[in-house]
Formats: sequence, structure tokens, C-alpha cells
Amino acid sequence: MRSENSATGQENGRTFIETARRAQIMAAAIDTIAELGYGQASLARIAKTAGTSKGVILYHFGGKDDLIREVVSELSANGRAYLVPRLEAEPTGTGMLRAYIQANLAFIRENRNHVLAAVEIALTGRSTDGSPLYDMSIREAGTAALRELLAHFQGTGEFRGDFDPLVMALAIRAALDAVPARLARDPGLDLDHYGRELADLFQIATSHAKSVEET
Amino acid sequence: MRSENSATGQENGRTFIETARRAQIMAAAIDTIAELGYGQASLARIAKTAGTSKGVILYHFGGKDDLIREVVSELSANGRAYLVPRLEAEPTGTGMLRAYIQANLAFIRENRNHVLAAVEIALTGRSTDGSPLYDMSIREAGTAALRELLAHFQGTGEFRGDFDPLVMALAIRAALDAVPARLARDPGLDLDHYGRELADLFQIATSHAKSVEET
Amino acid sequence: MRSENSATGQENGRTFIETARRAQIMAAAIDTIAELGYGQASLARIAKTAGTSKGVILYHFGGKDDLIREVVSELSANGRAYLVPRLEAEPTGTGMLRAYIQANLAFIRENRNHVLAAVEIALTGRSTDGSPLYDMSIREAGTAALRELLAHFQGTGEFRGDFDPLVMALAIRAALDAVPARLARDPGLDLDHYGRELADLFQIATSHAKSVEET
Amino acid sequence: MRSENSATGQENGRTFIETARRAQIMAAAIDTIAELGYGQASLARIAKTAGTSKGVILYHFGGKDDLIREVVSELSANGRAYLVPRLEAEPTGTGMLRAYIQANLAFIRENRNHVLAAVEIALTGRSTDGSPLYDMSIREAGTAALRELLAHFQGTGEFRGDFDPLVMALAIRAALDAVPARLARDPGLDLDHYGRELADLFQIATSHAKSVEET
DNA sequence: TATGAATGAGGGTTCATTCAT
DNA sequence: TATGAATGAACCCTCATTCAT
Repeated sequence: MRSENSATGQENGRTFIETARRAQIMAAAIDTIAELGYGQASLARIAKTAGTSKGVILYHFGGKDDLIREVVSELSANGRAYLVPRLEAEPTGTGMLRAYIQANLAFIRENRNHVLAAVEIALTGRSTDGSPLYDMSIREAGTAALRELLAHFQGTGEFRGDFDPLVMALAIRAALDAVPARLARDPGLDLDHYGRELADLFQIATSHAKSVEET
Repeated sequence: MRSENSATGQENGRTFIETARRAQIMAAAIDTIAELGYGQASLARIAKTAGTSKGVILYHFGGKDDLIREVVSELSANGRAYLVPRLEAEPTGTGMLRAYIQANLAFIRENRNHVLAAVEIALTGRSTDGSPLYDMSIREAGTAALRELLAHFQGTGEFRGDFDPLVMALAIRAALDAVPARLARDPGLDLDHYGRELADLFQIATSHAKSVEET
Repeated sequence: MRSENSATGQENGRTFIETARRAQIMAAAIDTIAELGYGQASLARIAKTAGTSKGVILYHFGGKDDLIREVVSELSANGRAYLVPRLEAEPTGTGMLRAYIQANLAFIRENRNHVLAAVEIALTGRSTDGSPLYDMSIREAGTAALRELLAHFQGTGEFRGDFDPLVMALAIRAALDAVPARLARDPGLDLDHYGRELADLFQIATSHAKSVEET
Repeated sequence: MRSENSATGQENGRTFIETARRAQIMAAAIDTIAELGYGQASLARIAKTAGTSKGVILYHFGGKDDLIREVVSELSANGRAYLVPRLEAEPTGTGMLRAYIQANLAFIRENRNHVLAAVEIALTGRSTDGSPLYDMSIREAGTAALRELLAHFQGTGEFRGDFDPLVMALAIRAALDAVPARLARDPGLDLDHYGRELADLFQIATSHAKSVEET
């Protein structure tokens, strides 16, 4: 069975060269935003980082907003692809929770600039009309999924039943979301230690057991 | 004995009218930033919200940066004034921790837009030269102080000794700092419930006792 | 015979205090312009130097332009008052020429800032509509008077008859007018030496005698 | 072998159209400054003269300062290119001096507005930070070079040895520098006559000979 | 596909001036 | 007389975007 687009080898109607250009531009956008912040990341600067001109960017992406949205959605897809299999491999609630926290931190470490850029965008990126550029539903979905997991293991009895799984999910996500900014300020932050401590913290907070060792 | 400045009734060298205008402008800035984000909060927009012109703002404040800094420092002063006595009233670690969390949330509820604006500024406000407008040391100081409190009660034996007080402090602050943004998206958020849950969560995470009731 | 205005002791309808204020403001304007240049000498800066507010200046002078014009015309009056008697004391052309050059330089030395300010104004001061603030006729009159003097001593036969007295006058004035700017850049300039050399130069250029000593 | 940039016909990395636009804008700037003075020559006015918009100017030049500097440096290059060969053609001091004066005046006549603009800039152009836009060393260098020439012919014995060559150079330059302003006020000024008179004046002042005819 | 050129709105800021007190 | 307050125009500049090539 042949590809729909055997000439280009792409299936989304994009040429090789186009795909490459887009990737190159997105990478430039990510690095620029991560380094200078969203506010200073003008098209001109991104173009300079990419080694091209503003025109090229606007040609490949409809406008700045589209480029930004693409950056975000790519990261969110990558993140999900990274996270999901690692969670599905864990049968127990405690294991899942530790995996969730540590996979998140691992992903952050491996995608520093991209995550940093996404955080910048999430926090400050707005369209000209003031509407957020970052689709908050992405984050909401993530939090909701985590809440479901927590609630599930409350149902199985592995987790305490007397905490609100939504609040717990929010607290966990908050602790994780705070990392990129802190990492930006303090590049020497020990993510392993941070992850272990965080995992212990929330394990104790969710489990019946008194201490981590008891589990 | 009368005030030295009975004519104006002010003692900081400001006229009544000046003080009023400054307050009015700062309020407009806070509301504008809270609503549209820092990036969209141009002097023109703030002036429009305040019902004046850019010129007036620049007359009363040296420049945009000054206005922003004033907003931040006022909030930080108010926040400290609110928080400190409520903490000092608590002798036990557990009490202090609950007070810390709930006082923070109460302050957020009572100063919604102001806190929201400050968060926006902290996260995205940069001067023309790229330097942050928000004195990060304010937040660092807050986190450090919380860390000290936690460490103190680890020393007394009331708290578990086997958690890193810095990571714990960061997690607590992260959970609290996430509130304003969430509140903005979901104005119906039940802060009391959130506060109680959060307090329980971190009480369990820090104490020897297994459940909240046991304490 | 009593003064017309015995109450104030002034004859131009100005109060003591008003006269004092005007002098104070003009002094501030002169110093500010001399130090920072006309372009940087805003009303606010002048007011700050004077220790008052912009309003006061505008109250005492109709507007900025009026203040500037006053500064210029005061200097020109002072200059004339300084120069004329020193010229009238000289019977010979050569003596007059030396006196002219050296009196000019002496006046510049004794009124550095004022002269500097006037030069700044003459060169760069323009009204909003682009028209010069400096009444060029003042300078023209000075040059014309010098030309007359030169022509007069051509008539008496003391000076060579074969130079254009206007061009000579222009050259002399140019050499003198260049001094303030140079003085500003190089405060250590030896005005005595400069004056002597200049006097020699133009003495030779105007006289029949070949060298200065021959006269 | 063809030019590397045969497509544009330019070798400095500029397009035809860019070169043309730059020239057009610089011409507009020159005319505007010459007419209204530096202070009134805002980008808007220059753009209006050029028949474009501020944006275009800022697109082709990095900013106003760049434009101004370009105008100055172009003139200074042109001036030197005009002057130097005319001086080198003269073996004698007297010839050189006359050539210097008359070439300067000829250049002024042929580049009226440009010279006028440069003088305006030199006298009043300052950057936002207060630093002069005009590199004074250009003028200093010119004066110093003239001084060297004068001193040289003092050494050969052609010129009187008892004048200070620096003061003489300053006087010559002052007489020349005064021309553009005067020309602006009196467009009918006879530059040939002025040049001849000036040359005579300084020839007499520098030479041993008593009169011009004797040389 | 890609680029250089141009555009126009909006950014913060300075400034002389007006006005009420 | 004097001041603080306010005004509004003008300033230089940045930016995302459009357009012709």
C-alpha cells in the first residue's frame, strides 16, 4: 500500500523541505523564547536565530500566533507520548504516582528549552485581542486525567479515600509546573533529588501507610 | 500636637489629590493586568481603565516600570502584614502550617485582582532592558522563610525529620501560587474547601501522625 | 524727584521680588544651557536648577521662548556695555583692533556660561515653527559696526585700503565666535595667548606695516 | 570575470532599490536639517520631505542616529576626497593656503545643503544619551592637519616663523566654518570674492611679503 | 519558495503649556 | 505669586503583517 503522497514522502501534504523548514523555525522559536522570554521573542529575533527572514516564518506559518500554537501543541503531543506508556506500565497506584512525577521531571530535563518555552507561552502568550495563545484545555485535560488516576486507586482502596482527588492532582501538577521556572533560575537544581522528595511527599499524602518504607 | 503636614493631611510629602490619583491609577493597572495580562496592559489601556490619559500616569509615576513596581511592592507589603501576625499566633508546627495555607488563600480571596496582577508581573514583567520587574528575591525570601519554619519544627520533633524542608516549602508555595490563575479561569472555585484539603495534605505529609484526626 | 514707582523701587513696573526671581531663573537657564546644551535644557531642568517649578518660569516669562530671548538680549546689552567704552578709549586703528579682540576675549572669560549659552541659543535655538530664537540682527549689527570701524581707518590711511572691510570684519568675528565652543571643549585654553596671536594676525592683515614690531 | 553581485549590481550587499532609497532619505534629511535646523528635523518631517513614512526610514537605517551619522560621514568623506588632491597639487605654502581656502569654499558652494546640515549636526546633534552625534575628532583632525601644513612651511622659511600655527589654523577654519550659516541667511553671498579676500588676508598674515602682489 | 520592502498601529516617554487653586 | 495637576502633541522606535517580485 502506497503512501498517499509518494512524491514528497509526506502524508500531510507537506514537502520534505517544508517540513524541515518548519522544524527549523520551531526550534528557533523554542530556543529564543526559552532564552529571552516570550515578550522579547519577536519574529525578527526568531528569524535571526533561525538564520532566515521574517517572511519565511509567515510563509510557513500563517502568523506568529500559529507558530506559537504549533510549538505548544507539539510539546504537548511529545509529552503525552512520553508519559502514557510509562504510566501504563505501572499496575499499582503508588508505582503510578512515582512514575508520573519522575517521568514528568525526566521529560522536563530532556526537553528543557521546549518546556521552558511552553511555560513562557502558557503564562504570557496572548493574542492581540488579549485571548490566551495557550490552549488551557491541554493542561486541564492533564490535570483531569491525573485526577482520574488518583480517584481510581481510591476506588481500589490502595489510596486513602478521604482526600479530594482534584485538589491532590492540582497540588501535584503545581509542584511539577513550578520546576521549569526554577530550573531556569538555578540550572544546577538536582532534579533527581527533587523528584524523589516529591514522590515521597505525595506517596505519604495519598497512601494509608505511615512512611515510605512501610509500603 | 498636630501633624507637620496638616494642610495635606499626608506625611509622605504627597497631596491628598496625588495620593488619590495614585491609588486610582494603581487600581486601574491592577484590574487591567488581571484581566488582560501584563503584555496587553499598555499605558494607554490602563489610562483608559482609569479614565485618564497616559500623560497623567507618567506625571504621577516616573514611568511604567515605576508604576508596576509600586503595584508589586504594595501587594508584597500587604501580604506580609496579613500573614505574619497570623503565623506568630500559632505555637505548634501543625497549627502554623494550616494557618500559613489558609491565610494565604484568604489573602488571595480578599485581593484577587491584585494578587493576579502581581503573579502576571512576576512571571512576565520585564523592563525594556530585559531585566525582571519583579524582585524575585521577594518570592525567594518567602520560600526561604517557610523552609525555616518547616525545619524548625523538624528540629522540635513535631515534624518528620526525613523530608527536605526546601522541597516541601516549594511544593506548598507551588500549590498556593497556582491558585490565582485557576481562580481567574474558574471564579467559582471553593477556596475554603481547597484550603482545607491542602492543609490536610501537607499536614499528613509533614507530621508523624497518619491521619488528620489523630493530631 | 521721586521714582515713578517708589513703592517697589523699580521703574519698569516690576517688584523687587519679581526682578530677583527673573534674575534667578535666567541664571539657572544660562547655567543649564551652558552645561547641557540647548537641546537638553528643558523647562523642567531649568526649574530644577533654579530650585523652583516650571510654573514659576512660565509665570514670570510668557513662555520658554521669551525666557531664551531675554537671556540673549541681556547678554548682548552687557556685551555692548563692556565693549563700547573700551573701544572709544582707543584713538588709533591698531589700538582699536587690539582692544576689540582682547575685550571680546576678556568678556568671554568673565561671562563664560552666559556667552556659552548665547552661542548655543544662536546656533540651535528655534521656535516650534522653526524660526530662529536668536535675533541675528544683533550679530549683524555687531559685524556691521566692526566693518565701519575698519572702513573708517582705511579712510584715514592707517589701514591698508585694499581689503574688503566686510570680509575682514567677518573673519575677525568668526575667530572670536569660535572661542566659546572651543573653550567648552578645552577649559584650559590660554585666552591671553590666543588673544595676542589673534591681535597680531589681524594687525598684520590690516596694517601697512610688515610686522607687529614696526607699528 | 563578473562582479560577485551581478544581480544587484552592488558590491556592498545593498540592493539597487535600497541604495536608491537610502540616497533619497539622506537627501531629504539633508534638506530638512538645512532648512529647519537639526532640532526641528524629526523623522516625521524628514519622511514627509522624502515622500515616505517614518517606518521606511527606520527600516533602511537602524534609527535616527544612524541616519544622521551616515549623512555626516558621507559629507566628511566627500569633503576629504575633494580637498586632498587639490592640496597635493600645490608645491608652495602660499599656493597651498589659497587652494585650501578656495577649495573649501568651492566645496561649500557645490554642497550647500549638505554642508549646512553637517554644521547643524556638528553644533547641535546629540544622541538621546547626550553624547554628540558628530565625531568632533573629524573637525579636530582637519584643524590639526591644517596646522601641520602651516608649521611645515614655517619650517621651510616660506611662512613667517613668529605666529602660532594652531591659532592661525583656528582662525582660518573659523572664517571658513562661518560661511555656511552666512550663506543660509544671505544666499546671494559672492563666494568668489569672499574666497579671494580671505586668501589675501591669510596670505599676508602668514607670509613675509608685505602685500599680495609682491609674492 | 523565499526575500526585501513597505506599512501602520501601537509602544513608552518628553515636553511646553494651561488651569484651578 | 506660586504650585501641583493635567493635557495633548510630538518624539523615536518596535512589531506583526502585507505585498511585489
